[in-house]
Amino acid sequence: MRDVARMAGVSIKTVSRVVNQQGEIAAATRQRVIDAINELGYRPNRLARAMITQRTHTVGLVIPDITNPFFPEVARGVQDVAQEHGYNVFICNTDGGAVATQKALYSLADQSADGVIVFPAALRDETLGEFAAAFRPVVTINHLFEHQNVGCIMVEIRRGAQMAVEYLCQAGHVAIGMITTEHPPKMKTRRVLGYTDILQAHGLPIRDEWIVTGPATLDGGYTLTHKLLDQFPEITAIFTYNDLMAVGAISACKEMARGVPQDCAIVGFDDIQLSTVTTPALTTVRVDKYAVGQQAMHCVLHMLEHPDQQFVPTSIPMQLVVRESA
Amino acid sequence: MRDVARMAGVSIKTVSRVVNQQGEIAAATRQRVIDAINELGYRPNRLARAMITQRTHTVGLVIPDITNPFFPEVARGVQDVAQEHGYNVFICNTDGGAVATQKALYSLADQSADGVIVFPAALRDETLGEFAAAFRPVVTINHLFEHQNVGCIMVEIRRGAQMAVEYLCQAGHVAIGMITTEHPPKMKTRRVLGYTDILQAHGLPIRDEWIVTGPATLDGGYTLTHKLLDQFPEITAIFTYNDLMAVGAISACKEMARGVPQDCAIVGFDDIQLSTVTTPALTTVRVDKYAVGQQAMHCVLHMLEHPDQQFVPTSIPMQLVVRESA
DNA sequence: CTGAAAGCGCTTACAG
DNA sequence: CTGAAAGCGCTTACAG
Repeated sequence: MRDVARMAGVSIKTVSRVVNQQGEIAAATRQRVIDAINELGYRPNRLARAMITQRTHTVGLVIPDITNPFFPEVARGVQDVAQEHGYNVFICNTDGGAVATQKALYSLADQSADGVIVFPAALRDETLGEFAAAFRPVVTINHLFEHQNVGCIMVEIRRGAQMAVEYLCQAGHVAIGMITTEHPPKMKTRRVLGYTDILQAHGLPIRDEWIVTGPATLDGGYTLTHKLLDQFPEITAIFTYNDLMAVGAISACKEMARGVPQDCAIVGFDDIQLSTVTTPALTTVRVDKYAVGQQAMHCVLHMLEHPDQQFVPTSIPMQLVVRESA
Repeated sequence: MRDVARMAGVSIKTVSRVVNQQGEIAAATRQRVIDAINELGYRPNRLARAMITQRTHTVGLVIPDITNPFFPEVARGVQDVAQEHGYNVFICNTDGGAVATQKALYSLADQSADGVIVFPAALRDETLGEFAAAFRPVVTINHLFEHQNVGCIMVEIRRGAQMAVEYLCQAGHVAIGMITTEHPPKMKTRRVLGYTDILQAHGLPIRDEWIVTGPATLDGGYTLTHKLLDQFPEITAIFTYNDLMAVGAISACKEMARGVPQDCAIVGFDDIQLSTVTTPALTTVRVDKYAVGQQAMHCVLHMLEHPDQQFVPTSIPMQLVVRESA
């Protein structure tokens, strides 16, 4: 910058002014500066600028695992709107661990990220609150958290689960099992809530033994389906936590010579690409993952512009996608 | 930091020394400083530090599309080793465009990233060279580029293609088609080279009409397979550019009532998760994507530590995974 | 329309 | 073992 100023025969301040396009500048002066900039290949140092403006044009995205097909799409959503606004985005994987999440959050704050988007997963509310007290904005996805410094993007999970199970009921199923992830004892997740909502609405009994839990993976779905159907062969339909588990369930059914959907209907959750290529193709509840990412980034931007304003939680609607497995 | 110094009754310099664990410090003094740090919740500002040390502990990863199942795994590879070494990583999507790639590169340099990992895709060598002249280190994946400032991680694509086609030949196929992406006329990609290598080795004719090109997607594979088999029904095996295309090819064959693998064998490339859940499951060439990412990040780290050293290209070996489609 | 000075929050020689 | 000064590359009031 000094070199540019010298070459153009002006002060550093003037260079700064043309770079930032602020204030009035004599056309001739500006041209001289621009020429010097081009000749020297000068590019402003964003770090130095950031130190003054307190804006790094950087946001962090904290997710369990980019390798899980759910997350790349939301990542793309945030990246696309970030890029539109001149932001770069850090991505951190936590594998769902509470301490890894916490570390990632503070590491992002140390890097002076302007904002942070996080799937809080196992993170305790207390920890999240501590962080939010020192950092703003943070936006959580799928986790309601009331705080001046946090915005929330909510996927209507309970509604989605209701749609899935309702569809199964409409098709005449009365013995519907559920395969889901482990969760704290006694706590019902939104998916389980949606499931019981509908059973109740139809006057169907809720049998806790029909709800089995394990890792939300292909293998998890496979193993749990075996377990569930071995024990309760009367079950004719299964609603799963996500598509990965649903695809595992399809494999298990094939192996057990249970036709899908005739002998056992299966409905997944998320609508990832995988679900279109299985045989039968998966009936599932679509989450607009890309929109989730976009909204989250918009939320960050909004909170950055309005430091004093409370952000009202945004809801992302769900949609049932009927294919072949149910 | 000033507050910490004041509270501990020492100079700023002393605080800096305990934070960076450098130099000898009286135990009592150190303790006082540490207490002050904890009490105040002081965290060093990495930006300010970066401005001096010229190290942001930040790297950029420039890929076509995080939504393509190939890339999350390599991203995870670089992120994991990055994190181990205290680095955060920016991810930029380019959709394979040359100008988007160039923009991403310079944006990363503007952010003062310490290094950059890039799939150069459509980027012209000249552009890459210009960038590398002003920035170091850059490491390219799958693109050999001789330059003091660039390291290369090479996947043995030609070798992988040879393995795939050799397997098909061994199985007795003599009419083997190929579905691949568009590429500059007259230029043979490494996959096509591997394909022709083996045909030649077996004394089989090379028929350019049997090599069809289009987008490397599910749909692309589907459409091209229709086209290829409609025109040349004598073809009994197809080697595809990637697994996405291979899965599309399977769909097309099903629709055309061609049994896979009996009537038409199919071999893919990459070994993404998708390929395990199709019916039939895909035979493919495995690329260790995670290792690619790890190596790339190691390369960055190495080049950062040895500014004067030329990095020798690293090769990632391939492996044929035989499942059901061939 | 343009310039000189102070300062963002640190680290790096250099003294003592 | 510890301190005072300069400076990383910019921007922000404040003058003129």
